[in-house]
Amino acid sequence: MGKNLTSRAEDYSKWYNELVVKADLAENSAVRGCMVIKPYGYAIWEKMQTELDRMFKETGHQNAYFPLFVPKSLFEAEEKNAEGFAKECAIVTHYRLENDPDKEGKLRVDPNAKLEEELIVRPTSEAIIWNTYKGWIQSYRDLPLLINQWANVVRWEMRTRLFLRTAEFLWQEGHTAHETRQEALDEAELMNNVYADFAENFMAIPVIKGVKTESERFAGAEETFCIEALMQDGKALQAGTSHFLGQNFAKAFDVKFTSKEGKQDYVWATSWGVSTRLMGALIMTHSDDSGLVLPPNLAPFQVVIVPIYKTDEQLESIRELAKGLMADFRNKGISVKLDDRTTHRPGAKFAEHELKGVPLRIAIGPKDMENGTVELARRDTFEKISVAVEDITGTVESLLTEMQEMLFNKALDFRNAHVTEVNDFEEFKKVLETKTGFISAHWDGTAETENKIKELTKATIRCIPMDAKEESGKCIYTGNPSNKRVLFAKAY
RNA sequence: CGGGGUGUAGCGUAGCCCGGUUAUCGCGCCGCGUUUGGGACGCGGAGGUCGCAGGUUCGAAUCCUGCCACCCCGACCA
Repeated sequence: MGKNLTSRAEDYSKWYNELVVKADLAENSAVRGCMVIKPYGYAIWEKMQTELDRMFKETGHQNAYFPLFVPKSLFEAEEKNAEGFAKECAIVTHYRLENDPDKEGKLRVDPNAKLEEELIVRPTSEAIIWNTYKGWIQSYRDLPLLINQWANVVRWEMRTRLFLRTAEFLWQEGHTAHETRQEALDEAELMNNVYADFAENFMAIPVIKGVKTESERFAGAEETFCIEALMQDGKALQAGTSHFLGQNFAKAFDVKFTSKEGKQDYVWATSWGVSTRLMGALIMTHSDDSGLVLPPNLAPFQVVIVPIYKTDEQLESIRELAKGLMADFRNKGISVKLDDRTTHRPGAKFAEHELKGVPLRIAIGPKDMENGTVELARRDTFEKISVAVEDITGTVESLLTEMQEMLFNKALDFRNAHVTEVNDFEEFKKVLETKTGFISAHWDGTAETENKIKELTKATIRCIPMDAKEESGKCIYTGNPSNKRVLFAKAY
């Protein structure tokens, strides 16, 4: 295990890849830019899915599923969206292989099996979904239509990064249709708030809610809401987006409804998504030199029990005690695992569970059996305490709650300490290089200035915060007037 | 796709410049024994198309050519 993970946090390859592989979360697959999510990593994703799904349903959404393939003619219907994704599409052109007459035992694409129309492997599903919605919506009585899909999508990026930008990734994408502009706008903002709530309260990742500038906006959207998080190396990560699509897709796919007044109008749309990238955010927000640190809400198991013993009899009696404790934990809704492998020594188990980020470890040895205690160790602070057996369930229950909060507060303190207000460009560059993090600065509102700053510093406008206060100032670069600060950062 | 780098056992590596026994070491793996309150130790053992294909040579992990894969930087992006 490599030492000083966080001190090398600026080095993505050595820190992130190593940690992920050793903690058994994921690995690169044989397919270029794709990722194999291993069981322990997938268990974390399942936790996230379960909670998000609950939140979506609480806000009135239903799940559905749409095809992986998008016929090219549908894909190109909404021009801006198509243009935005055109450069990163995987395309199906044939449907059959045949034996290669020139190479024994090899196959080749059957040239006679060319598709009439190419199929795009969805990079996002607006096109195929809106083409379907056309048949579902006739009247205002059919609205709003609030649907979410759990799916994989493919984006053939030139450069990939495990978790953060894989060629194929898992996500959810919500696609909704509404009667009015305002209702759709409200929906887009609502779902961005749901994401922020999820990130902060479930994943313990503090985020800044905002809207994207025009040049950072989703292709085909009129407004993009987003949540932006700050990683330990001082780089920003877009953790989720929610788009107000106006009537662009309704017009492109001719989705009209008859209003109460009997008038025909195009519906108003939103789409919103978060992906397995959130697992990257999780890792890079909380991990330390010993490996992952999982907020209790996300841990596949929150408590691991490690017996320490010399004889088989000792092991057996510890197992008996552990079984009782486990039943108590489960009654309280605490997930627990007994690591009674006889093939590994306790120290090795301690290290392994720290690497995997298990929030709490209970060690039970002969001394404990004598004294009626157990040793309780927490992953975030490494603090160890001796707890009486009869108190352990209550102690664990309150510690899990406390750790969830502490992890969030620690990340929040770090984030807040890395938001810097800057008023001149020299200082802007200096803060970017030395202190890193978000920079709150005035901007004249033009794409030209935004691009120029990006060219000069590699920093982009991450968002215009929702809570940005009115304040007259001068653009950091041009000196032109500005009425609010925006957030700049170098980003993943 | 441009620039740079790396490919040797499951993982990490030495050897390559300067060609020459049976390809080095550590971790991991298997067996036996002793161990077990922070990553155990001893002894024994298994595991290799040296990325792939050509070439030079008596002889290639090592030299040459081509290709492939991966990593980093850039453009692109959730």
